[in-house]
Amino acid sequence: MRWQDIDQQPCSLARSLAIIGDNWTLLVLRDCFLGVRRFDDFQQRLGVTRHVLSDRLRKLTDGGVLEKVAYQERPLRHEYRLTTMGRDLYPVIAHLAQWGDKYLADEAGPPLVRVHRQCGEPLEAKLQCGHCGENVEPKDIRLEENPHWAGQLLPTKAG
Amino acid sequence: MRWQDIDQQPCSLARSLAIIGDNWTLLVLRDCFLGVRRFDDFQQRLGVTRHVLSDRLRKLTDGGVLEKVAYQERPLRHEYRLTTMGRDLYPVIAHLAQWGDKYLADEAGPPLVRVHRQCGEPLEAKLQCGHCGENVEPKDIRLEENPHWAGQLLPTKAG
DNA sequence: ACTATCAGTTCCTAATTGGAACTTACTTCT
DNA sequence: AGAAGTAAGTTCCAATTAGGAACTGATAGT
Repeated sequence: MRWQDIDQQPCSLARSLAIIGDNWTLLVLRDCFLGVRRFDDFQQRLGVTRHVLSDRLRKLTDGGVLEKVAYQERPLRHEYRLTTMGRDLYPVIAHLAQWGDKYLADEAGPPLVRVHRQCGEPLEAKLQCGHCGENVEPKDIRLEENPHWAGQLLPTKAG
Repeated sequence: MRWQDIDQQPCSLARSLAIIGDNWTLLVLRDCFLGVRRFDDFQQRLGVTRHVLSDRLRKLTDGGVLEKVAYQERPLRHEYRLTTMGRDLYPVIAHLAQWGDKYLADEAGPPLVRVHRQCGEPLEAKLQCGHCGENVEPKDIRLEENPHWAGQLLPTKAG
């Protein structure tokens, strides 16, 4: 199977990755959350080649994560802004960054600290169940298959 | 800059993506959380070519996300298991899957429902501040730069 | 007229991927 | 004993993608 066809699977994770799972794309989104909006700014900060950046921005725009907004006429220039759909990816970015802070930082410590404005403390991101409010770990989750794809998604014990 | 060099940046997100940001790698981890452990099972479920799978499993193992455990001798066979470091990626997977459920599902609805055992309700993942317990959105976060990399990480207003 | 800005596109070479077959070390079936 | 099966890779080749640098086009500033 080719990587470009993974969006044809029913799995929501596979479909998400079809939009944001390419090399460089999550780094583009990191910069979006830092306020970067323009092509050349992304290019200089990331060091990615211009045609790869062009391709990734197009995929993000087509996927609904970013929108292209004109910021001037004559000459016409566009910038890229996060949509609501894009801003909803913040928990993914926050947890990935926190994971890197925990396991991959060097002696100087994490390069950025995310301070929660409301309480003034460094964000300690937790996965919380919106229904009962408890923190959630992998073992706390039981998977239920949508009958529409019964038996096609979960591994069998046999392998 | 080449993709293989992004782990040399101080950014924790870049370093995380150096381990898990490759195409296919997050789908390998999805299957790990579903209980898949063996090479051929990953290969059949993902449809990825065997040498790409081999490369990704090696990167995950070298990165400390998975560990190779012998499950039989004669002939010697190994399986891949999540480490504690790997299980700590669960919030990333859960939020990505939920995002796909919300924006990318088709008429039949999300293919899998993650039920929180403790409360019996479908997990509604939230990003929570571990300090004050409030839900967190992008606008609630203020970034503080580690002085060691002062001025090198955040974009300037000038561009 | 000359230079700069910005958002790309084009060109070429080098690296990576997709697909299929092959390898190694056993075990089980006939 | 010989043939087929299992598991975890490795090897080979053609096709796609990425990296690097230069180029384009519309316009503004000097």
